[in-house]
This record gives sequence, structure tokens and C-alpha cells, in this order.
Amino acid sequence: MKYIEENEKIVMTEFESFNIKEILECGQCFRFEKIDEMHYIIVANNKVLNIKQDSEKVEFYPCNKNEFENIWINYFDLETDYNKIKKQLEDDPIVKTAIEYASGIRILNQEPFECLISFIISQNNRIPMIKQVIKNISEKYGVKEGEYYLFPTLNQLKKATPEELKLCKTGFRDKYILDAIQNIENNTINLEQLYNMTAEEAKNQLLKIKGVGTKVADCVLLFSLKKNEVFPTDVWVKRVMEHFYFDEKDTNIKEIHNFAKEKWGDLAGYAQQYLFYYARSEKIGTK
DNA sequence: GCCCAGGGAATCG
DNA sequence: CGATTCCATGGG
Repeated sequence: MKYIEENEKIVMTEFESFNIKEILECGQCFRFEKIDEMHYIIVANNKVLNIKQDSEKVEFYPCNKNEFENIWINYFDLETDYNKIKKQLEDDPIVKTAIEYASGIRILNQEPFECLISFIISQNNRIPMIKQVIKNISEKYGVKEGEYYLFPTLNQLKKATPEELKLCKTGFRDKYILDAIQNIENNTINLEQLYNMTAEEAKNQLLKIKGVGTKVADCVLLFSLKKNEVFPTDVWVKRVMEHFYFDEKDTNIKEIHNFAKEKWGDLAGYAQQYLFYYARSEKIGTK
């Protein structure tokens, strides 16, 4: 990877496995807006950032070298060797197909609190609606930054009442959000400490929250806590797994988890993202 | 009107 | 344990 700084921009001139559309639209994050083809604005890490990509470079702005190195290299997982990961996963012909379909996917390192609340909202919901609810919450409780609102901090969001949250269209999930906040506030769960735990230990912590089950916990582990061995299994992943690996017979989540762990080990999370994007884009397994 | 969505809790047996 | 039902909300 190579990049240069020029008037409030970082221009990345050498890179591999980076496609901003695929990275943002593979379902791992929700706070982005499409400005144009291969031009997006994201809100993360208390900043509003443009990412604009063409055939030879990726521009990040407004951004200086310091911010890029301290924040965005980690956020975009730019020090991970995806060519190596893909080479290992390509032994499997189905994952190989999914990788070729979207070879520029990367797993972001998001902020745990926002990620947790976002995936609580995601349950039994649709992606456009999830984005809208998170935007509503940000506008109500977060700080304005330019034309956008930052996702609220714990201290900002803990003032929320069930009635207010329902106005943000959280539906039945209002009490789940409040339970998550309470668990963090009274230090039953310390999100920062989850980094240092094994995936299993961290998962058991997250499962204490009402409204957090296997799938939501796995998403938080994979998308914000660097636990790459987990395999979040939603309806799409279940469908694609049944379609390709289980001969469409009725399976359960545990079977799929065991299968993924055995087949992909510590790279299961990456395999999951390639498969999810492929399945959802091509509507694999529906009908 | 009916069905379902990046699920999980509550309640049964 | 596993299976069923309900949960708000909105789009197809």
C-alpha cells in the first residue's frame, strides 16, 4: 500500500483488494451515503469522510496524514493481507466464485458501541430501514458535523426514553437498546475489554444483553472486535449455505457454525462476508 | 390484505 | 434441549 498527502487529501496510489462500493455495501456498516458511482461519504470515528475511487487511485478527504494513519488505516483494515486470505479460501470452489464476484471486500474495524446498537436494530429488519433508524437516532442524540450527525456516544444516548426511541422507528427494539446501554453503564459489560478476550468469552458477555442473540453478537465480534473466526448466520447466509453445501435440506445454525469452523477456521468471518454479498446480490436460494 | 426483513424473547413441551 | 409465536414497521 502506498499513499501521499496533498491539500487535505490522502491519495492511495497502490493497493490491493479495495473496492469502496463492495466494502460499504456488503452489509457490515450502515452509516454511508452514495454520492456517485464509486464515491461515498461515511460517518465514523467522529468524522465525515469522502472516499472516491477510480481505476488507479482512492482518495480520502478531508483527511491528513496523521488522521489517515491513526484512524483510517485501522478502520479500513489496510494492513491486513487480503490476497493471502483469498488464496487460502479459494480452495473452496464456491467461495472462490464469491470472491471473484466481489474481490474488493474488506472487513471494517468499526466502533463497538455503534456496531452493537446498529445490529440490535438490524434484527428482523431490512437494510434500508436499519440505515434510516440509525440516522434518526444520530439526528436526535448525536452531534452535528457538517451536514451529517455523528452516532451518539453512550453518555448522549443514555438519556433516551422508550417513547423517544420509538419515534426514531426502533419498533419493539427500544427496550433492547436501553438494556444494552444499562449493561455498559453499570459496567456489567466493558466493550473495550472485549478486545482482549477470546471470541467465546466476548460473546458470552454480549449475550447478557436482552436483544442480543447469536447472530447480533457474531456481527459485533466480527465487525468491531476483530474476531475473524465467527460466522454470522442470517437468513441470507443460511440460504446460501443450504443451497451450496447442505443440498437445500433444512439445517440449523449450529450445524452451519460447526461446518464453517471446520472448513474455514480462523478465516470463517471473511468467507461469510464474501458469501453474504454474493448471495444477497444474486438472490441465491430464494424461491 | 399478505408476506417478509442481516433475530431474539417468551413460552411451551 | 427444540419448536412456535409474537414483536413494530414499512415496502413489495
